[in-house]
Amino acid sequence: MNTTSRNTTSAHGTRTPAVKAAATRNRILAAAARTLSLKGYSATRLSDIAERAGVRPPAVYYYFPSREELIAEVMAVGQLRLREHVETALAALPDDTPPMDRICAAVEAHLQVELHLSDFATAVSRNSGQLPEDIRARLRADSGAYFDLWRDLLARARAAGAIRNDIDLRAARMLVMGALNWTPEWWNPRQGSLTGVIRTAQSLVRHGLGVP
Amino acid sequence: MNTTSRNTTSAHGTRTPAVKAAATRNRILAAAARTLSLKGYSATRLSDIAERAGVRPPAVYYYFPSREELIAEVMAVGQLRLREHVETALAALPDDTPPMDRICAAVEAHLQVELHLSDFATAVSRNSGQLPEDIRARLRADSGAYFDLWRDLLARARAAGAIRNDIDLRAARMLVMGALNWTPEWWNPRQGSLTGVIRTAQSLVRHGLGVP
DNA sequence: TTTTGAATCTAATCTAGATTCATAAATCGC
DNA sequence: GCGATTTATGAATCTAGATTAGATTCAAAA
Repeated sequence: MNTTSRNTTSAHGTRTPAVKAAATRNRILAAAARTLSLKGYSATRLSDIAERAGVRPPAVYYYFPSREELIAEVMAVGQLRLREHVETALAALPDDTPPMDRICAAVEAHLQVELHLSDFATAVSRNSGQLPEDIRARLRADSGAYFDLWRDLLARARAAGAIRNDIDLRAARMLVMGALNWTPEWWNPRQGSLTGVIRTAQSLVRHGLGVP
Repeated sequence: MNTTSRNTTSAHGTRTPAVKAAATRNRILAAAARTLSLKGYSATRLSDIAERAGVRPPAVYYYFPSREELIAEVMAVGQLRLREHVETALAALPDDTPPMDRICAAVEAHLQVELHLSDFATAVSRNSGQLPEDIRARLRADSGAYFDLWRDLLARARAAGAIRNDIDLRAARMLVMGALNWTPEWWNPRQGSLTGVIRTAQSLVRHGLGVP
């Protein structure tokens, strides 16, 4: 359940260094995120995760009830981070920002988390289609919220007359998210800068959806 | 190796109906393609495939040396069909078709195979990122050819001045292919027609890349 | 010092699936 | 119809990996 609560304080309220020890849990979680983002769900062994975290496989069970649970948590964190990062970026914009600019800001934020900031987010977009129904169901609420965010972004733009009429909003939204979600499959910092990709993506979306 | 060659001819060159029997092989292959396209690599059990093909798991081994080999063949077929379908569509266009129209034709053809015509193609785009390095290596030649096709399409359009200068060709190509490849994750015949998706995708690409 | 509980390990267990194999059923050439 | 060959099966076997059990380390508290 709660991410960081073992006995953080003794009976008298003095701090117990057990706080520090729980860093291991985070190492394991991060190792899982990275492994998932690199190898994908099917190829991710518990032993790979353990090794990357510098620990033996059974130690994982001290912190997580099962491999499945661990992976589910990675996904939940990733989905949340992605949404929060994009929401934060949008919230930082002036109130009178034109709707199409807001969309472009979301494109940028999405690509930044995905490609640069968070293995968790990458793990989500690379694996969400491969997860057992079980885990997928638990993600549904969170991923739904993210979809809603984009739906809203497009709906406002359309309402403001900033999106052409030949564009079907649902299809457009999914096509754009597809383009973004696919990036981890091909993008590599060594060939082409992140900002280059972001610029092209923004231009593609702006002109692809917008009125001439 | 060769897809359909058991004893198709007897010693004297007379046709042996064993040809017909090898339909089982195709059923198994098709069952594998469909299962892969629906459940993804990690969740695809040999027993699922066998069941869908109406056969017991060991029977698969009569036609394929291993599960891995079977899956590799599905992928190879899928990659090939995808490319051939798109190539055929392009070849059918008049020689003087403007480059951007050619790109739109490719978009349409790609989506048609992917979403409507072939489980094999769907299997490829849904799973290519999850495959063991082993199989992936064998696909490389074929998928490379498909990428080349698109690279060429975009290069010609740029040469003809039909693509804006702020567009990075490699990034654009991958973003577009991402949008297309992601469609099997969300598209469903029951919500929205295929032609609707195709139209939106074409418009997105045409205006997204093209000069105003 | 002794005690305790958290954190981790090694070694063993358990299980889902893939694969093998010896044989049954179907089919074929005659 | 009848052996030979092709096709498919049920009943093992084998193995990778997840999971459990129990022992061990170690830091801090008593």
